[in-house]
Amino acid sequence: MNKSTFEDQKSDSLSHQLIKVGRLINERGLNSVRDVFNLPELKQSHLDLFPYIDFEGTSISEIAKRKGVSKQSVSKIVKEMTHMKILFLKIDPEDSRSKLVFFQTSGFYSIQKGFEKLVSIDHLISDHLGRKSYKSTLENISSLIEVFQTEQLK
Amino acid sequence: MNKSTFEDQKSDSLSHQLIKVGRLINERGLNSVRDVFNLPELKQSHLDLFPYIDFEGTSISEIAKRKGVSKQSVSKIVKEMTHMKILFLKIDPEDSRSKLVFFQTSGFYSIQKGFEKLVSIDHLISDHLGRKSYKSTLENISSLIEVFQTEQLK
DNA sequence: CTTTTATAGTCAACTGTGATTTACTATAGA
DNA sequence: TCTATAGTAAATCACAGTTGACTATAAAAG
Repeated sequence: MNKSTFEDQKSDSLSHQLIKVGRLINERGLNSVRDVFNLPELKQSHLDLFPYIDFEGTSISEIAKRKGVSKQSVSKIVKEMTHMKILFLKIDPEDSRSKLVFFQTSGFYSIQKGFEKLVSIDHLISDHLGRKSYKSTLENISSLIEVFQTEQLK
Repeated sequence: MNKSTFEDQKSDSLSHQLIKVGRLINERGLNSVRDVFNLPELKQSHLDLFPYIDFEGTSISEIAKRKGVSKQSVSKIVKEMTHMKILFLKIDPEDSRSKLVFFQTSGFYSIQKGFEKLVSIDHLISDHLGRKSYKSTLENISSLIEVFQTEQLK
């Protein structure tokens, strides 16, 4: 197998290209947020927590359970993020053992501003592909996510 | 902002969905290769080296330069991969200081067999989306990769 | 009620790992 | 010969994770 065959095979593979584009977007997003908010300490591990935190507040144990790691590990990262003013904590009024984790929804570091940045990557994509292709690609990718999350065995 | 708005915003974001699908496919691919080749020691760091190794052979220094890490770090991971029979080394006939890294292109652990596995994920995707959507999505994603790799600033 | 058991969170010690830095050998090339 | 480069080895670092020990509160059992 020569080089061009190898390269052809790679760029013909949608799975390969999806892994690649996902990483590129992730990298861009991380750099963009670090840049805009002037938070050079922001790490991947911080961003990785986002999907597990609800807007109505989520306890540390619940985040740990969802993410599949120990609560000690989550506790540490949440602490760092509160210092960065990305999150804040509030004792659960229904259970004083539990601390609810919230996004900082106002102020300079607000998640809303983060969203505006993420949305700007979407704008870039939309400008490049056109509105119609953006929509159809989004539909296709979303249905793939469902497949991969549902299917258990190869 | 309530939960449903937040969730809507996330699944409307193609960038977000692309990050997600990329990770799911990557995870599936890693598990699949570990499983098929009976290589439970295979780590992400091993797979991460693949894109930097040419079929004509690539020196350790060159891999390090391409990946943006030290040659010591690459040296260690390459060593592990030669023990797993995924790669093999050969002194560069044109420079006896340099060792060229090659994929093991024959035998049980050959890269070709790995490709067959990756291709099977593509088949799954293609079966799900249909041939036409597969092709248009591949084109869109490939053009996005070009944009992200070309553009320097946000 | 009071005791027992379970759960939420934190702290500290440790682990695995991908990386760096420093130091070294060996070969290439000016 | 002098300098640059390829590779390796060992020490160390950063960091995300674990386990174990602890406090505090909740909730169930008696």
